[in-house]
Amino acid sequence: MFDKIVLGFLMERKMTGYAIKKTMEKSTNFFFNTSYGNIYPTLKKLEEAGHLTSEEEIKNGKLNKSYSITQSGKQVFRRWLGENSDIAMIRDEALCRLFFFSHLEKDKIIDELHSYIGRLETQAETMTKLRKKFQNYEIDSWKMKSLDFGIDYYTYMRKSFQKMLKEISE
Amino acid sequence: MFDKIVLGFLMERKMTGYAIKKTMEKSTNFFFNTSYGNIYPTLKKLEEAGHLTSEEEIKNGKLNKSYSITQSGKQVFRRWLGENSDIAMIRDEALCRLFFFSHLEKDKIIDELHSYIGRLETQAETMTKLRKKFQNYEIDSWKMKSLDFGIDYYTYMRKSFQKMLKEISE
DNA sequence: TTAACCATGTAAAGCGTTACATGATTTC
DNA sequence: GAAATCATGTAACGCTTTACATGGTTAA
Repeated sequence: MFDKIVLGFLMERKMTGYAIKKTMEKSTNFFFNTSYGNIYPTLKKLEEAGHLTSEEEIKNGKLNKSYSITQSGKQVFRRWLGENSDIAMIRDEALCRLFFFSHLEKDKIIDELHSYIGRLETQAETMTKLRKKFQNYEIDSWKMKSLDFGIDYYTYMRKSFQKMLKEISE
Repeated sequence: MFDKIVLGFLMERKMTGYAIKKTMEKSTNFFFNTSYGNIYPTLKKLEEAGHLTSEEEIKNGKLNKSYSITQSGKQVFRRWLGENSDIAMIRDEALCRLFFFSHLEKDKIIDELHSYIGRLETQAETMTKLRKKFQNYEIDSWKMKSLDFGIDYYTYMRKSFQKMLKEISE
């Protein structure tokens, strides 16, 4: 799936591997992110498959290798975009722990729920700030909807865990 | 993390690899599941590390290899249980697609949202049925809470996507 | 009798992260 | 002059799935 996301970013403009990584950190980080050790080999493979072309340029004394998407790349991306998505497993470590909380002392459960709620709050706040920044740029409505989804999602998660904390504190 | 979940199941009673897999399918499937190709080697490693002991028995002509958790295994599990959980990335394929929906035709977007909403509904229904079954057994309250969390989660997701569908249909 | 289920395991392959390696420029 | 950032890449490792391999029992 990661290769499709790379293609997705390149649908808009040509980019370097570094730029893709940095853009991800500032936009898809809450639902998707990856390492350089994944990005560069993926770009190489996509180029070998004919879905990308690259051009090298020296900018400020540094090598800049920009990738552009080809017609076949666009086709592959659009086909993927129209496919049905599988229901995702939640795969949340906090939820895994929760399942086994009968083996943990009550005060430790309360501590853990507290700190997790705090981090969920921070996450929603960080994303709200990001949203404000994005409003100044012309950002497409689906990207904005994704971000809003993320903010609502973490807010919902926070409320769910707060409800549980309240239940057991009583 | 998977090894901790195996230990978690064995905290309650001794089990075979097969039983762990089947129990997962019926309880943690919505947030965690795995393959036999992961379970059996994990059990082997945990035994080698001294966190489990095994006993073999022939039952109905079939080999049954049951694993029991040791004191060191319990210690490892409890330490993990008390650790802080990282905020999970959403990593939902549907959300990844949504982010790039500006590249998809409106009617195809509507189709995809429709089918995804349907599958989210089915998921919540399946889990609600599971919950009813569980009520007949003495299931501990945290396992029940996890299941309830899952039902609410998929209901929330369905509503979020329905809201989006409504917004663009107008 | 045959399909489904019980039951255990290995090997190969895929996917992704972390660590390593390098070196220039820019900012403090 | 040091630290941060820009920029590209490889190699080793780890985790997990899929496919393969085997063989008994139970229910339709």
